[in-house]
Amino acid sequence: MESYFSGEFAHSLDEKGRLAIPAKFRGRFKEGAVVTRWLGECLAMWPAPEWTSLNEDIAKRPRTDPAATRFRHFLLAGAHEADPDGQGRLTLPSHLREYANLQNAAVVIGNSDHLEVWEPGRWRAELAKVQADIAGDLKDLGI
Amino acid sequence: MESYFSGEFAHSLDEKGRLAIPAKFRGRFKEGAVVTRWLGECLAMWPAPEWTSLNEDIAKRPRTDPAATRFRHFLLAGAHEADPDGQGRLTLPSHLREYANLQNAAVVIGNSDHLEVWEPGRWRAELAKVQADIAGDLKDLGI
DNA sequence: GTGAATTGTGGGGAACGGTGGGGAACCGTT
DNA sequence: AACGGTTCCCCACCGTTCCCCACAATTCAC
Repeated sequence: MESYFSGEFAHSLDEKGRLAIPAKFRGRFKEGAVVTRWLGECLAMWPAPEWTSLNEDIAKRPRTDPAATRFRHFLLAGAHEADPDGQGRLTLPSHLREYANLQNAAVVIGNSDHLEVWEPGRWRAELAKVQADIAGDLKDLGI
Repeated sequence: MESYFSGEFAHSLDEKGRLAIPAKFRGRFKEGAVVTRWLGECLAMWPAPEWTSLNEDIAKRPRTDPAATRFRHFLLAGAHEADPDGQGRLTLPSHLREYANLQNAAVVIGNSDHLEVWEPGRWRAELAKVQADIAGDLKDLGI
């Protein structure tokens, strides 16, 4: 099994709001999946254990720390925890579908430790933006 | 059972002022729930035991400590303790409904150790504000 | 090239959760 | 003591969600 996520997968959202996890990654979501809002108006999806460790740092912060509050309102309040069904699908709640502007189709991409779910149009726009900057970025990254 | 609260739930307030606790969290309010004012003109809700421990810290402060006095006036004076009914609902007193501007609908969100209750319009506004700052926050938090 | 297994998609039925409402009990007032 | 109002508790309905089964298309193996 792979230790990181990569690749791009075009999936449909059926009328019940269900999204299929790419088959090659299903084994890593056996213990549950957590979907939430993410930067760029897309959704991010972690295997449950990794989501938990991501949260431990935040839970230690004071209740009223403004930055931690924003984090909790954006990520924690958006978080939806679910076990995939027998077909490796999970239902996206309506507030997340609205945030990411998802209708009937979605693009699932692998991004190191998590998957991202994009509305196809936004994904194309993101790719175009990235393409414009990539040459300079790679240089900065030393690649 | 989960050890922290997360997620977003759209619920209605009926004409009797009753609010349903999300089903997956009801087990944690068996011993009672405490609702009170909270930052951002929303309401916060703790399981009774955790509310008690929260108060013990404050009780240690000098009676005349100005910050502690403000805390007591804001949180303690607003606090309403109640047991959920058989359907997992509790009645919000009118002074809290007015503070949070709640009419017929509410958004309940999980925020680590407590739930928050928002008027839907205010919640959307809060989310929009948060979204503007979240990229910088995540960078600062090292995520 | 052919067959078998896997993957993506759709749909049906049952269980659960959210909501509304009715009735009994409790309170204060008359 | 009787009355009115409020609160609390329980029952019932309905919509949604979850879970399972089935089909179709693609991929993989032989």
